[in-house]
Amino acid sequence: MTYSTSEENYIKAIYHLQGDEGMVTTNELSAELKTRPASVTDMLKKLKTKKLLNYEKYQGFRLSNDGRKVALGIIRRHRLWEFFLSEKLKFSWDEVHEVAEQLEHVTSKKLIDKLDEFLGFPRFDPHGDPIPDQHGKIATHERVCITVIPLNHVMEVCHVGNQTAEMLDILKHNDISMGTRLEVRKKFNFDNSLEIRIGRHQPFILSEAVARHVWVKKIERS
Amino acid sequence: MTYSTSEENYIKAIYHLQGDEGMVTTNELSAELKTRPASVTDMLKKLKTKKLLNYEKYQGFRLSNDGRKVALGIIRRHRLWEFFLSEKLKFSWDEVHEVAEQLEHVTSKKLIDKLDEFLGFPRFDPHGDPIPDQHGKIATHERVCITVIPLNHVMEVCHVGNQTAEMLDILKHNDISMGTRLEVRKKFNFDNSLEIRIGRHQPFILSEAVARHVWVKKIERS
DNA sequence: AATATTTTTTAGATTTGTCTAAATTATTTT
DNA sequence: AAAATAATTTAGACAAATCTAAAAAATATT
Repeated sequence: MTYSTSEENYIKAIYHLQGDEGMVTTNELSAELKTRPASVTDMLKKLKTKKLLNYEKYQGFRLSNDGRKVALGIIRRHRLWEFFLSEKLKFSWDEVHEVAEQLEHVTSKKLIDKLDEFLGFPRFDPHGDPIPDQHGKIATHERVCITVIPLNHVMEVCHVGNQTAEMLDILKHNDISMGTRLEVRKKFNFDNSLEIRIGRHQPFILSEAVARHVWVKKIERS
Repeated sequence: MTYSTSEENYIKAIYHLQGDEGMVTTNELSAELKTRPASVTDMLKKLKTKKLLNYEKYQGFRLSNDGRKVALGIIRRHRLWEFFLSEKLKFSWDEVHEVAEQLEHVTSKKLIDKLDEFLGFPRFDPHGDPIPDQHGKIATHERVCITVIPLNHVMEVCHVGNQTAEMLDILKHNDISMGTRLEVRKKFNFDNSLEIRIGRHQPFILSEAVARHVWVKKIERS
């Protein structure tokens, strides 16, 4: 099965709008996609005949199991490209989305799986959102260790995995505490140490032994 | 100016069919694109109104100056992606074309220029075809030094830049002569030496000092 | 509960890129 | 040079994805 760019955009938008439960409405979707409600209705019929959607006239809709699988595939492509653009091509955080919107529609399973491998199987994109794996599984915990996050993306400290006095001493010395917003500026492969920056302050180095215990999460959009 | 995927495919096909001079015919193009001649005529009219084409009914056609510029942009994208797929994602030589056909239609100048930089401004794609630069300039000589060709692509020796007895001795010892088909299997960054293979023979090492003088060209499609 | 408002759907039109079948122009053969 | 053949174009149709305007259903208001 392969879907048109339009179909994919609808599927993805529905996935994002529907939470864990509850229905999506025609108007919501038309606002999200910047099309007219009538166009949405047309596409809903089409996606329903393809069994990607549970939909009854006037009653709202949600993706079916199959639809959700398709959505996760699209999201996987999108977020892997975002990671690539950010990490390899040095795009800034806010530039990646637009280009990834186009790249995500290139459908070659082999391309995506090889890209995944090339990138080192990242589990989170530059926005901190999880990247589904080949089977559509997504990391459930939002928490990530700072040793694996992409460079130059500010994230928020939410967990410290070692609460000894020695550890807290180092963290205090570097002004790191719960809720601190920091970014990794560089990774030194030699000893796996990291250069960290907090706000506009002077960057400093954290050894791997310390870094392993510092976990962050993405900053919620306000 | 931005063009649809269809328009781009027509422009690219016309570029490839038209040589240095002479006209392209409707049937040729319809065969190339696997569409019906009537569809070609429709598109020719459209491209003519966009001034990308010099075209008179029943008389054949060629790209205009503007059309040629557009074509070079598309070819630049295609060949850079081919290089990326081959060199970074380790696609085999014959797999790259199909995927690049899709990727080439992603239109973001910034993406392509950053990709170019990431790849180290390569001047030839894995098939030995030249990659146009940002300004549409293409390397005119088909000859490339084996120090810069992509890995694992068989090419044909067409020039040796040092004809001293010492040089010829080494080449003879390794069975390299004009017309030999060889591939670079690995590049050692430490001393820039290359591992070379000829046919199914045992691979061997060539120092940079020697490799610098060995030039190859792509193998003409028969 | 009846009316007004909002949401959603239907009906019909439009654009892009394709097609088939028929008409036209060019080329080749006798 | 006329007839036959081949190439090209025109005319009209179709599918996908969108739109506007009007109708139908659901929801909110009095």
